[in-house]
Amino acid sequence: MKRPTLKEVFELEPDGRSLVVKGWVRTKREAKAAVFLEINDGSRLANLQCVFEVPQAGSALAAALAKAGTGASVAIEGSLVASPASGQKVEVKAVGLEVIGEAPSESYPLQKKAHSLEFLREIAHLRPRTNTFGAVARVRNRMAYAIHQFFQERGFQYVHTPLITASDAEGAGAMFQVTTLDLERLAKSGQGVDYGKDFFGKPAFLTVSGQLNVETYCQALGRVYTFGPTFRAENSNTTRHLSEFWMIEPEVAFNELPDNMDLAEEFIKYLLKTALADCAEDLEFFDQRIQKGLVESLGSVLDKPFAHMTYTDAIAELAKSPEKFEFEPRWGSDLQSEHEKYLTEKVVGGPLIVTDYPKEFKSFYMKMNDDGKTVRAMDVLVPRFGEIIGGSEREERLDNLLRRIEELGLDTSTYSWYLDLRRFGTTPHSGFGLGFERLLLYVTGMANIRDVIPFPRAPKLADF
RNA sequence: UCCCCUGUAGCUCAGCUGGCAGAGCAAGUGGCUGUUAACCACUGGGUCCCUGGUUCGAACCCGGGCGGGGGAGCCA
Repeated sequence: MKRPTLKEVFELEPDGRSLVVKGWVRTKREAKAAVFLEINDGSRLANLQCVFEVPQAGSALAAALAKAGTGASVAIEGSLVASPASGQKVEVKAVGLEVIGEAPSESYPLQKKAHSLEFLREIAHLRPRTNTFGAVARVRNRMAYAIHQFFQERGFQYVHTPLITASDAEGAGAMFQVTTLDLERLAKSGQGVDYGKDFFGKPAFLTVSGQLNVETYCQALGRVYTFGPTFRAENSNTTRHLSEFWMIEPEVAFNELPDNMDLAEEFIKYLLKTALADCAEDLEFFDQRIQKGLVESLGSVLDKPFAHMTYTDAIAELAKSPEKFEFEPRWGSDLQSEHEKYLTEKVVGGPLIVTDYPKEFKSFYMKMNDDGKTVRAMDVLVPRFGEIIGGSEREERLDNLLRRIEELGLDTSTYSWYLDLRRFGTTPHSGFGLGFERLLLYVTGMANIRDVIPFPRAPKLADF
């Protein structure tokens, strides 16, 4: 493509070359000697300043400049020169302006001023035009790419697990049902539901995790990962939950829990390092406007190894702390958010991996320890945020897995194919899940998960 | 699902004990200036979320509803 993005323009020599740039007007300032138009095309955070000599009244240029208000899309013709004023290295000495699409100031919702994130959430179709959401989108893109890079560089195969599943017992949480049955007619008829007539011939749902499916490819390809959308119908209304979110789930054959912990640590560090190196401008913006100290906080994670602690030790650590917790830490109760934050922020002052939780509040597929009470689970906790990764070594012994399924009153027949993985050539194997949007919250310092996904879905929220 | 806070101009908010609807920013106009979160002056701009009630009188008090935010649980 001939026309450079603004990001590319900023890297050119200001040698007076002529060019055409296109983008959206962010701000216009009119002075006696010149009119300054700053445009942005989303390729990076910085705006490009285009300087027009004050045109003759009544000229075509004067008319175009009058229409080029905040939000208008424009094409600008001129030459790239070094800027005589401080604030930018280069600028466009503009001679031509075409207003492609106006954005009338009386009706265009975005103004030349700061807007609250709450307000911008209500105009999700326009918010990517702001500095904050542009930066979030660029970081999101870079992290998605980095995830593939990390795994591909290490010999992992990308596996596409299904979004629709006929098993309603994947372990975690409420599911969205998928049906082609006419619900209104069914309701009026007063009849029961005959799932034999439904599309799949039985109840079907949107997946809550690709893990069980990806384990099958793990037991063939060795190192695999998924990266796709996941759905949870939980009625949870917090800054950390979405009904539709993206999840990364690596799974590695022959890996035991310590290998899994190492992989998670290496993964997180790789992503943070990439963000700091390749999204420096955007992260600096977040540091200044969203979360003071962000860049330093992310950088500090790279320096030292993640701390490790068993659940039992974590409880002991909490019990001896002078901190007053709302929920008293007690062996047998799950760690609360306040506990997790205390451990990672106050006790270790950095990322912390807690392992070996009581089986009662972990999934059926996690490997039982010899004590018969705890399982080979791990949660990665980070400062400012809490749990960012949950994973485990899986139970690879058929007898143990069957026993757990029965203990929990689950239906063995539903898991026949999953159990086959233990019947034929079973291996120790481990994996974890990383919520992509949670990673983005951590990396950007944004506070609400609804602001790091383009179109958030949550209870009573499916606009746009 | 539970707890708390909140709904007033385009945006962010103030509005006392119930007594004529306010500010800053944005916008428009003029001025000034190689400006850059530009600056100065003036101007326009309101279903005080909806609904029912109390009252001579409600943005304000009470009931109901709807929306937004934060926290908890659940979890990634």
